[in-house]
Amino acid sequence: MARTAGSHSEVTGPRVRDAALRLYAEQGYAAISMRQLAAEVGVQAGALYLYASDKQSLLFGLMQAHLAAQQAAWDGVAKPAGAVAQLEAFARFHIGYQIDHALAVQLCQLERRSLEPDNLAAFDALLRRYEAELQAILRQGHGEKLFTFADPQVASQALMAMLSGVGQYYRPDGKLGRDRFERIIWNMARKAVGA
Amino acid sequence: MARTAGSHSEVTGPRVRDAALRLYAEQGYAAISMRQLAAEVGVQAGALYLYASDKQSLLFGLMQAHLAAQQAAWDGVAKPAGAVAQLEAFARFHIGYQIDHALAVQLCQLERRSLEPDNLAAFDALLRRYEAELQAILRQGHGEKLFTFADPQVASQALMAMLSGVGQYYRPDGKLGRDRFERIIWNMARKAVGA
DNA sequence: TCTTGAACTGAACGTTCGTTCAGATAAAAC
DNA sequence: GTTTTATCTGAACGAACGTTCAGTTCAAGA
Repeated sequence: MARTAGSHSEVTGPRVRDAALRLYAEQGYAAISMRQLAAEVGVQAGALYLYASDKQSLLFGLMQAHLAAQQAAWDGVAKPAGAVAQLEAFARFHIGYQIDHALAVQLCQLERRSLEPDNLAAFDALLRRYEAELQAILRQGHGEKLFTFADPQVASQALMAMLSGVGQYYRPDGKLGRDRFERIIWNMARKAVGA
Repeated sequence: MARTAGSHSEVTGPRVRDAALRLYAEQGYAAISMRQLAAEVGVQAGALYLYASDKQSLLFGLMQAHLAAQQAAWDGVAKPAGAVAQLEAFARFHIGYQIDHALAVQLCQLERRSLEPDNLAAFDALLRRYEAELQAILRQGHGEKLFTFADPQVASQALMAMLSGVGQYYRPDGKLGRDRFERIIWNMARKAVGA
């Protein structure tokens, strides 16, 4: 038999991407076969090729879409005046985004090495652009003597590591509410750079 | 032909582990086949089974050995008096260890999900024990009002994320010397917890 | 010099991999 | 009611997978 009643491309396509995001993030791109992915969607392996030209482009599509969406979301945030306020805006945005898109974040953190050269270059370009947002804020505040760190480059990377790690341990059902958690992390970030 | 002149188990064994550490860390456990690993060592795939019972135990051996060695190294560090001094000792030790064992660190960060259930439980037990060292220092300092964070658990995880990220961007050949780099990160960590 | 045994090869085992495609099916169009 | 077409099946392709093992080689002990 073929084509179950009510099945459509508009339904199956997102289901393929959702399942791929979850399985790749949780078990790893190389560890998940096209047949496993198809079974998760409830379809045969061959049907996946109606929605992706091959396995690699399925991965790259997910990773690129996440970084692009994150960048667009940040672009849409109103930027306050002053480096400290901008840092707070970025930190709170970033923390929230890591929590709300934990699977995609994990995918991008763990599967960078699974990208083929051309895709890796495109991915890194997006990543550098986003990280440059934090760097610019830190450099501005550093120039205005609002921050106390010695090296903006290192400070930016260290701060990004702290802010990006939240998705690995924050649990929405934990004792800490989301606002309170966000505030705690932001306070640590603020103090780390001497603001 | 078989057994090249001068070849020995004592030489090949470490070479297998070294190659596995590098390939698994750089390209991923699931992405590296036993034949690729064997080729890197300069041996046929079957010979690997003289040094590991199977692929999974080769991975687990590397990850467990790293965490055990890290714990042993920390246990060997003289502990100064006072929570702040202890935090500095831990931070400096941890930063240095991440830099000196960047490949093994990366392996443990990226391949946790590749461990089978029993191995994962053993790995997590070692990891929790090590992370408890930082937590204990933070809790002590928190009790003595030496630190200013609100939640020791969150502070510990956020700090660990910052300290563990260094191996991903620190380059020994960069403009920053190692001591200077270590000091910059330690200063950020210190200020982050309000010490 | 001969024997022994550790170290390794090379081929094979059954399974699974990513990918392709002719054919089947059901919803949509007429 | 018939035709069309998007959607999916099921089988197949060659290649690669982890693992095993009988046989080959060479250093060391007798």
